[in-house]
Amino acid sequence: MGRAPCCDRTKGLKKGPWTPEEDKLLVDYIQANGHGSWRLLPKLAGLNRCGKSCRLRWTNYLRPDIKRGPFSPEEQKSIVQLHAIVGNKWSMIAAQLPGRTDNEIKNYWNTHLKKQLRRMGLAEPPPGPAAGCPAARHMAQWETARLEAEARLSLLASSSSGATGTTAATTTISASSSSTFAAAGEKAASKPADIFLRLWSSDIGDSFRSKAAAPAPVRRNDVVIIKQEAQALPGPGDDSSAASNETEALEEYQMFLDFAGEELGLFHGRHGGFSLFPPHDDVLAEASLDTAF
DNA sequence: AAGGCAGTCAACCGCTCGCAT
DNA sequence: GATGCGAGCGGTTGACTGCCT
Repeated sequence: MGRAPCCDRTKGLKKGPWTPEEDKLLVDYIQANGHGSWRLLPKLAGLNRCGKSCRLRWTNYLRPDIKRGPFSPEEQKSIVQLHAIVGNKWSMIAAQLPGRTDNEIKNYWNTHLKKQLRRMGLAEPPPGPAAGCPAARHMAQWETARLEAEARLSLLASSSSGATGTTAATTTISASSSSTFAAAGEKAASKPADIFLRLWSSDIGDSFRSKAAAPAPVRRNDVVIIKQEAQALPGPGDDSSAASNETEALEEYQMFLDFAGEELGLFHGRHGGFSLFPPHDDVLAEASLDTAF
């Protein structure tokens, strides 16, 4: 569908950094009248900016409830966990972190957390030789590693709620010990509040793990597009069995996502409004991110 | 002191979604 | 169903800053 640009560039609207005077105009207007229509706001507030720019400035910087300063270990952990579940849905993640904006979280992820995960060996591996469908396979491995890491963090939190010594718990879990981990998951699954362990220890999670070696889809917003794109990916020799495996993996992956959405109550509404964390969230906070990183 | 470089983050751009007509 | 519009989202850019040589 065709769409006119939101800002009429012929009017010479100002771009670039905001001045304190502009900030004041915007804050004063919104505090007095609310933002109403962002398109009309600049004119009403006496600003030579486009509405989009005003909205961004307000939501990312001027809003009174914005929390400034460095991310706490709890916030870092929440971001990592949420990202493992929803991917680059920054607004969804931001909704779970009061006072933080999607832009801030996105920047923080790209500049800090990505590096930390890379150091942990959980970053997306570099593109390998063109054997099979490397992109999809790497993504599958990456997803598996991520899910395991997230579930491990949850296990850590669970064990810390029953006993102290969280760092010891971390070090006793082998990074590659899926069976040990699965067993621990089963045990912890009796605590329905732990979403990651429930996911991991479910039939769907088990099935997903078993498919990890097979190609998996690239995570995107639209499932239909995922399937179409992945099926169009050239496999090794592009034979029909490879295509069949891909389709199967796609369906498996979709089941996993559906399970998260339907059975565990995630992804409600357009951008969430879900809560990943149980009431004993303070327990999670005790498990410093440093123990995992 | 000055230039190069990398890291950080505010802001912009282009796209999609949801709703109204 | 097609179209238009406003709002919001995620990716990217570019200015700024600090460190290093």
